Amino acid sequence: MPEILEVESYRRLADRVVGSTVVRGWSDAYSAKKLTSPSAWARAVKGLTVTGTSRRGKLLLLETSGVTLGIRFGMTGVLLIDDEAGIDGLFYGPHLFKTEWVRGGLEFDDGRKLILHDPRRLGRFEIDPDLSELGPDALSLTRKQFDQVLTIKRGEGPAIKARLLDQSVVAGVGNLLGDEILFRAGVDPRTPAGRLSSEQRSRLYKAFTATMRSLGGRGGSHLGDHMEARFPGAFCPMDGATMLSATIGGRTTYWCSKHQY
DNA sequence: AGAAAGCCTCGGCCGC
DNA sequence: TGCGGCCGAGGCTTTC
Repeated sequence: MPEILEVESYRRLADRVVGSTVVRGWSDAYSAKKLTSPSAWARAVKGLTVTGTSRRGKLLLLETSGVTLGIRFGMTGVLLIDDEAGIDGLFYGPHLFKTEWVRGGLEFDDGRKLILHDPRRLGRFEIDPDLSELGPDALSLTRKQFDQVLTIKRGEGPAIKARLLDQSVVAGVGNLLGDEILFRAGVDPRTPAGRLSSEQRSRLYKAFTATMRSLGGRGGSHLGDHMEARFPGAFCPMDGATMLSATIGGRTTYWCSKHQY
């Protein structure tokens, strides 16, 4: 579920533990997969005081008196603090909380608890995550940075949808946001990134920033204009034309046969 | 039964 | 022909 907008809401929630000191941290083997062991997480976090929060794309960062802590949410991860969710409802997977889906967390000296709730186990804890592998953050992407996203070194480049999903090029766009941006821009997701006309590039950048703003305001990546048409045989909510679908960039993609070209 | 909103690895292909 | 980088496919994991 979490794309950049959801992780940003988790970050704001995590602001509540700024100033608190970790008395205990724990993690199961899956959530600690990027570390040497679950106990490495417990050892690393003990005694750290949280000094601030930040985020790069879908990666949440807790700045501390020592190492930087990173949390990834996979597809079904949710951040909870004292049992309060960062965003209302769990829209993908089970819409409920189960104790056995709590994969790890931090307990603080003031009694607060920060928890990773993740049914599908694709979320991860990290220590001093490597930010050099992530592109610029999608929420604050400038036009100049966006033009870099579309710059292809060789050949005509991958499909624009695949390019938008490439976290090393721009960090934060997930499958739903990618489809929404292309839907609003009226661009066929299969178009090679290097083939876009300058007019298409402008439309894409406008749609990119507008999508971030409006879906952020609505409350999540799953509230896009095209969402109601994300199923086989659907019709475009804008013009009534047939929606098409295919796997692009490894993800199921839906687009309008008429206004996206 | 199959697909799912993320990420990682592997192998093939392309261009130099 | 050889090499490295790029890109797509598939796996992970569990759930509905």
